[in-house]
Amino acid sequence: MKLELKNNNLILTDVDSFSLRETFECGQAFRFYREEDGSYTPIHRGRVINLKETPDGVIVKNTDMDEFKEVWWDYFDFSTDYGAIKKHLSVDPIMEEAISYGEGIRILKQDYFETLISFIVSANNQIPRIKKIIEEMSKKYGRRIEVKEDVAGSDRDFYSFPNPEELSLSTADELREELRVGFRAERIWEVANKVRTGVFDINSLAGMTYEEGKEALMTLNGVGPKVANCVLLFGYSKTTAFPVDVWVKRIMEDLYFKKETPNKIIEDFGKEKFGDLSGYAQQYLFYYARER
DNA sequence: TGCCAGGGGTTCA
DNA sequence: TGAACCCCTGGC
Repeated sequence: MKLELKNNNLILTDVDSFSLRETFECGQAFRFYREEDGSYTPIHRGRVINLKETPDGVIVKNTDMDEFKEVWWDYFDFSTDYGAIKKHLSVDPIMEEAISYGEGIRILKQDYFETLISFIVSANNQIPRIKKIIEEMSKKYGRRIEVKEDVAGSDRDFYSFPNPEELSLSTADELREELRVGFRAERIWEVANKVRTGVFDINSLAGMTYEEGKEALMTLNGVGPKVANCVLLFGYSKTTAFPVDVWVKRIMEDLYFKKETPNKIIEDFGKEKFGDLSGYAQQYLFYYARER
């Protein structure tokens, strides 16, 4: 993976294991738009860029070399060798097949607080509605982001995801009535305020082991095993996490267990089998389950 | 048009 | 272990 400036365009070349579609559509992120020209527009840490795949590489708009290196390089996990990970996981023939469907998946490193709230919203919910709620939440409580460069001809406004202070200005009633989050309203408000006041130290999880982090997260109302695993994987890059959602459950039962199996058994089996690469394996399986 | 199931789970009994 | 949960969408 190389970053170059060509004809006044920022462009990623020697692209290795990176597909925009596979990376954004594998269920880990909610804050992106797929544009009509096939390009993608993610929002992260109060910034917006647009990425478009071309035969010459991936063209990146609305950023510069410094910002890309500082903010986006890490977000896309470009320092990790996915070729080695895929090779390792492919000793399992089932995984080899799953990986062939999503060779270009990368696990994003997203903001802790945003990831936490987003996956609380995701509980017993569907992706289009989750995306809509997160977008409305950002619009109402976040800040508007100035876009310098034309982003794929789009004229929409962009908003940063609210920080704990901003989201704490809400009330549970407001979240329920205006954002239509239903029974998740109290959970969201409560967690936002626990983070704001420091009752829950969200940064400290980065220095914890996977097990410690999971235990800490699950003390929060609205965070069960699935949500905790997602937050640890997509926020804190704890790749021993193996989130079991309905899709992973389905495909694991189909391919490995050959019968109905409790989520806990599936999660333990995945962690045992894939070890430090569990999170990657889970993403390949999730994408495979939805695409096959 | 109207009813019903089900959805990237979690909680409470 | 099992039902309820806000709300929305798609299928009949």
